[in-house]
Amino acid sequence: MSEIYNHKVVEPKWQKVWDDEKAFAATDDYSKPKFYALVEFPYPSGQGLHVGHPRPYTALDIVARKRRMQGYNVLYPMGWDAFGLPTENFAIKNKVHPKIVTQNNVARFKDQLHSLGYSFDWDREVNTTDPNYYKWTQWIFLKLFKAGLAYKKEMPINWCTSCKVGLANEEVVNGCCERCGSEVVRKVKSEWMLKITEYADKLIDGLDGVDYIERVKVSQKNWIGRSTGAEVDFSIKDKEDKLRIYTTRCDTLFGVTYMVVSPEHPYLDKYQADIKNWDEIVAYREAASKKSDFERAELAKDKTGVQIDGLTAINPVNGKEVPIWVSDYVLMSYGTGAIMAVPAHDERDWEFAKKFNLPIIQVVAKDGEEVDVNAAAFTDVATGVLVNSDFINGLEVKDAKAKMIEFLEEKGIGTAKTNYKLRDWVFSRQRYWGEPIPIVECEKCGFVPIDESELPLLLPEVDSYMPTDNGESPLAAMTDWVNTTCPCCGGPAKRETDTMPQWAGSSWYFLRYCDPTNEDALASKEALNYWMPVDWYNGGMEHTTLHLLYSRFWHKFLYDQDVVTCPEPYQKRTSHGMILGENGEKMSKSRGNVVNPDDIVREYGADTLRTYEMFIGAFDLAASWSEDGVKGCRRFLDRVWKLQDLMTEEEGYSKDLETKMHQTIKKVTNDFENLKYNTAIAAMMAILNDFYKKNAITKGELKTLIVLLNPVAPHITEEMWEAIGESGRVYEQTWPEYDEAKTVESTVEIAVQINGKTKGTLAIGKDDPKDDVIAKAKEAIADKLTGNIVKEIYVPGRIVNIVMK
RNA sequence: GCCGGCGUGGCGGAACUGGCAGACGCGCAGGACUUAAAAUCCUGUUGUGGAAACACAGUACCGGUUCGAUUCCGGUCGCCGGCACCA
Repeated sequence: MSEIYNHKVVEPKWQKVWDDEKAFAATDDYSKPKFYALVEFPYPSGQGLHVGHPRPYTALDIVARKRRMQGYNVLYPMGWDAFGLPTENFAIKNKVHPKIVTQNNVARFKDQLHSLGYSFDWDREVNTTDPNYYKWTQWIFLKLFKAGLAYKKEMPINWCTSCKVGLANEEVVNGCCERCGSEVVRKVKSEWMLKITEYADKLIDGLDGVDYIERVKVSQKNWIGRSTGAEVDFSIKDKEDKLRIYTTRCDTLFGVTYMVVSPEHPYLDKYQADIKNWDEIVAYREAASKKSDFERAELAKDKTGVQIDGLTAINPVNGKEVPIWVSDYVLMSYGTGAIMAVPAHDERDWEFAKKFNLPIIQVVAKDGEEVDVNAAAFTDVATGVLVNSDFINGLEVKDAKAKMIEFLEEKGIGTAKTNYKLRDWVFSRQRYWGEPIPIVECEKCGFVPIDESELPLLLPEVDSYMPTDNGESPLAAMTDWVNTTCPCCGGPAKRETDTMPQWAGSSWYFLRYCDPTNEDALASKEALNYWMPVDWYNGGMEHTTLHLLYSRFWHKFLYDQDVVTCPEPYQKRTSHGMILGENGEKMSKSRGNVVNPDDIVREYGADTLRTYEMFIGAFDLAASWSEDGVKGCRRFLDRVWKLQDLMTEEEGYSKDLETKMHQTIKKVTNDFENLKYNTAIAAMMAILNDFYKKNAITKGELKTLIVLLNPVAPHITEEMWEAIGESGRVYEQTWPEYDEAKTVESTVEIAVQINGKTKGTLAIGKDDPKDDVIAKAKEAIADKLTGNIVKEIYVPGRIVNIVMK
């Protein structure tokens, strides 16, 4: 009899063996087929690992381990995304340097990950706060700067009142700071910006060539928000200037009944003298400026606005005079900050027109028949046909747009134009714990990049890294560091004191793993050429519009700079669901439903935790934790362990289970590649039950089962391999092959139905001819064949259906 | 409002390309072992009726296509996630 399985001894034993044998190191043998599996590297927070972390890590660990056994040179690395606010805040509160806090947190995370038996190649560990790493983050920034993609701009930013830091639009959620939940206000500051908008088209079009789950592609496209339309110039009565607007519906130009400009539109100030109700305009503008973007959106239902008394626009297609209004439903930050309003065919314009009693003119009819545009705006493009529109009458919307653009361009009053919702990336943070921006400002030369030879530009040691109330970075107080000389003219200059956002270091880390110690480049061309792109990248949905978009942008830029050799960084992207508490709610301290993975490892073992996290449910959906479920997985592993006692010395598969063995190998092999870990494990549980029913398992069967289960439960399977007297390690074995022909039973039991309802079953040979099968089927249910047979259907190996009247 | 995703036993969840709905696990019930409990093992477990064979109903709801629908189509309701005046 085998001993009871003791994970407390077995798991550390094998973890040490794997370390000593460098079992999972990727080799630099570039002749082998490669497989690069990547999980998002964690932010090493003070709380330590959460049970949510092991879900994606285990999933790709399974794939990585399996691919190694299939002969691939596998790169499965891990590192630390360690710059960031929580560490800095903790450091301030506890008066410890963030560097020390980071070291401690990383050590804890690493221990925890180690205890879970992941096959990470620890020789390639990276840390974004390591100067040898951020040297290259800074280097990429210099490249961006030199390419004109980094620029400084005075702009209203999202300012978190608690973190005292500027945030990118992507980091503001419902008007609050994504991280701390405090109120976000607008504040004008001079900030470094990255021109991600220049890559908007490439970022959309690149999605066609990669294998991302659909919802990721859709979110990225929505976030970039490409829309095609036209810019049209409206004359202003008695003025030289034209009022330029952006529209996606230039086909409706004949339906314009008024114009709207944003409260921030420059023409307001410019034509102050002509505006008779200036006081009213000023009052409206002030009220609008007090609203945050969030409030503007919240108040969307109730439109407000003021007509400009003194300025009138002229519709360029029919010469009609139309009034101009000011309203905050038009945003200065999109398009031209001015619109033409067609209330008959736009819901927002319609609401506004209703509120202020403005005329509504129908120019598009449903399939040519007029609809009541006084009751609701008609916006359906698919069925719309133009009316009341002169030379485009009778055309479908699509054709009318084309013809109108042609007309506008010919007359020089408008052009086709594409717009994006995507804004440039606010890259400055007024914080200490981030990469210094390697730029100096010289009074004579302006912004000057420091020389590459001076990288890394080290973060200076400071006594106080408290955020300042005036919005300046803590580095600004370090005059020794700030005052420097201009690399260009040698005159006095000041260093940039803002640091980079946390997204910087994570925008290229997958490149560094390819060649993590290279001192001359972020990674060698050969290494990048071999390993990139990442074959499979898994991460959270919450990173779809932030990290994923930013890193694709950097990668595309590096591709254009000839640093990397593939246009997209990730060939395949999948996403895991969240692990919820037992009560089905998100795990949080305040809800008291947090599960600590250390406790599970201690009580049930790492293999149990790994198995449970994979068995818990469909990988991409949220799942609730269940301690009983954990116990069930431990029970399964205990039963696997005790198979040793049923083992015979026979090397092959037993006759009666041969088909099932081949089916199981096939299912597990395919399911591991298709995110269906739960059903792969279920298949192994099922065949385990068969061995118990027989009370026997051949050595050949047990060896196959051990190898199949190894990626999920690596420790117990290594121990069993040794216990049954096999030499070598499981991780060195070849992945089992299945024979397709042997996955099919020679005899099958099929259902016999009458009118689609099952009345009985029938055992047949899989190749039996149709007539025989139907004859047998009729015999089997003879007593129920009481009507006239209309039709007889046989789907080979599946079903017989007798249709009766 | 718009865009995604989802709705199956007491629970987590299976079901290939339209072919025996409920695999696998949990829980529960009964039994074995035990002085007893835990652990372990065995049996049962969608509902209703029946001792059973079996019959009928059943995949959110209504309808359609089909010999046959959890799966495809149209509509309704509900839940989750994202975006939200982007002209």
